[in-house]
Amino acid sequence: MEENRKKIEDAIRALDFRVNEMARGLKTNRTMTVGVLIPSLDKIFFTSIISYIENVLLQHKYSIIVCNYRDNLSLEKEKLKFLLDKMVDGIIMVPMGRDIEHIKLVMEKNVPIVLIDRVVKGIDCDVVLADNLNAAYNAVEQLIIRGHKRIGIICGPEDIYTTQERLKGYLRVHEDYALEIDHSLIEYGDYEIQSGYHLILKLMDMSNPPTAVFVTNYEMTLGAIMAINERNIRIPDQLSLIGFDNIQMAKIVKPSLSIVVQPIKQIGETAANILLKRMIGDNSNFPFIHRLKTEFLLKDSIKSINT
Amino acid sequence: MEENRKKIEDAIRALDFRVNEMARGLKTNRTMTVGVLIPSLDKIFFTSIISYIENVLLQHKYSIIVCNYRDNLSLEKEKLKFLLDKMVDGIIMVPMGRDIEHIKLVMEKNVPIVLIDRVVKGIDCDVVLADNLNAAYNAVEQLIIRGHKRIGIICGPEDIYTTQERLKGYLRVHEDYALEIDHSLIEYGDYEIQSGYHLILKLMDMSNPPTAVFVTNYEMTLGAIMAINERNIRIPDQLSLIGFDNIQMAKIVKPSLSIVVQPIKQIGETAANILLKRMIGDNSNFPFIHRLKTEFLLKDSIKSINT
DNA sequence: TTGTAGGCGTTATCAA
DNA sequence: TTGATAACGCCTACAA
Repeated sequence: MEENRKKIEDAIRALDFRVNEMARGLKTNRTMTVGVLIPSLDKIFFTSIISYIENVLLQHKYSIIVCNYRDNLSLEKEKLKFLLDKMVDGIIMVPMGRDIEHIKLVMEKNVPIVLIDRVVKGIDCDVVLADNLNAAYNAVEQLIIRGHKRIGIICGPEDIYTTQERLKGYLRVHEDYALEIDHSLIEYGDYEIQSGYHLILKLMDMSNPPTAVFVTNYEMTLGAIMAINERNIRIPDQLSLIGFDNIQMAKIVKPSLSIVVQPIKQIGETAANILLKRMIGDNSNFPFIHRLKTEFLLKDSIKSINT
Repeated sequence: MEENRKKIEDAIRALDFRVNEMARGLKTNRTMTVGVLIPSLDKIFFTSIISYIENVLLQHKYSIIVCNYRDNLSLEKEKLKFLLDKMVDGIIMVPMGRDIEHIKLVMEKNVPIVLIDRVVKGIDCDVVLADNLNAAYNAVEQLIIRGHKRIGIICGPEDIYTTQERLKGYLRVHEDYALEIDHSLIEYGDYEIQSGYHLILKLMDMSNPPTAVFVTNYEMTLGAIMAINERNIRIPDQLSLIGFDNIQMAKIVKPSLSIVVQPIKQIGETAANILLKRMIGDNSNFPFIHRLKTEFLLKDSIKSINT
């Protein structure tokens, strides 16, 4: 008996037999495929998340179809439709946030979907993101505690959820400490290197420049550091700086950079696990917003001001 | 007649009818899916290429399954096998290069495969890559022409194809100009930020440091610049520098950085187009190595030395 | 030209 | 428990 089973298994291996996923799918209506849709394939924050998603889903025999929409709303719609055409069993996406009809369509078709990084109003849907508001709150609070009163912030695009949340944190902590807000210290960029470069200089060129600046994503932090080095702006004597997202970079820069670290691994894995759960029909706690805690790394780029 | 046709088409649209890819695939033995396998999802060079691959293939109704192997040989094999299990119609991959058995297996199964960025010995296979050798040759030549004699190079890992090619270019141009090679000027890193940071400092800390350094990928260039800025090494007075790959960065840095630019868009699109060709059974010119020309951007980071 | 039946490889159902 | 059979949706070949 046992011997036979072994023989059969050997034969299966020898013949390199494997199930035909398509025939199976035709019968079961499952493709064992998950669509992943992100704004851009050259933002390391998104692609890193994908690597963790891939890691989890692969273990469950799911493959991921990756699409990006180049920060373009109509492309976002198009690619989402493409994924539906491909009959993916589920979708993980970072929505642009401007429109929701295409996302609603997915939900109407009962294709499980998990949103990442951004909450979208008007949709009841699982979401996984970092607690951007408190991340910003805590970061800026560290500056306030050390006596800073004129704190600049370099935000992302005004209509993106993460921008709004991070700015809210900035505003709220000012309110809680009864600090007046100078709106000329609030700059909106586009989450690209250039923005960080130009906006930090714009802030420093003010007649009354900030004593500290909080930069709210990785690419802009990179740009800001480049500008700071070129101008020989001394960190932290002349300017205290808080960056975002990349631990490696924070370690390399001197003085070491204080940064907000998003739980990238956890975001990816959580999103994948929720989706797996939904795909097997477990709809407990739906919809659930996983607001994951960020970490703040306090390093040498912040100076205490004597008041 | 015409009216009927229109009515039918309207009905199709209204009912939101679409072909079942799985049923079709079961019959045609095609999944309309392409596997893309890269070393790492957090190297922007690879992910950018993917975005162009995606762009081309999507237009032909192909979706891409993205996998990464985290610079790990056994993971590379595992994921390649996974893609075969998924019955992808074709594969585009950046091979590690240490082993070829798994790639041979793909070819034996007659699944079209296109390699990117790295040539692998012992395999007859379409390859798309940048002309790394001449890229390095031309870059270093610009330094030599301007009187530099002690030129450092920061390479990638010793066993990676691109490392070897770029180093060959460095060595060959030295030979052609009858310049002696000081092997202490040749450093091997790992294509990560830290390498660039540490190795540029190691070079500059030599008793007889180079007057120019060529850094051979984006991440290491980033690290090198950070180190240079921290140390206040003056570019180009104290050191001439040539970086790699990222035009944005080159523009932002002051003085503007001379760089080697790989034709990322072309690499991705070419690979996708060759694969499309192979997948429809067109095996003309097989195997073909597309060695695409790089561009050299001459900027302010290079100084002429009077001799 | 138009229409219809059979089969792709799997799973699910039902009968033995 | 086991084994035969229909059905999934599309494509293709062949018949009308």
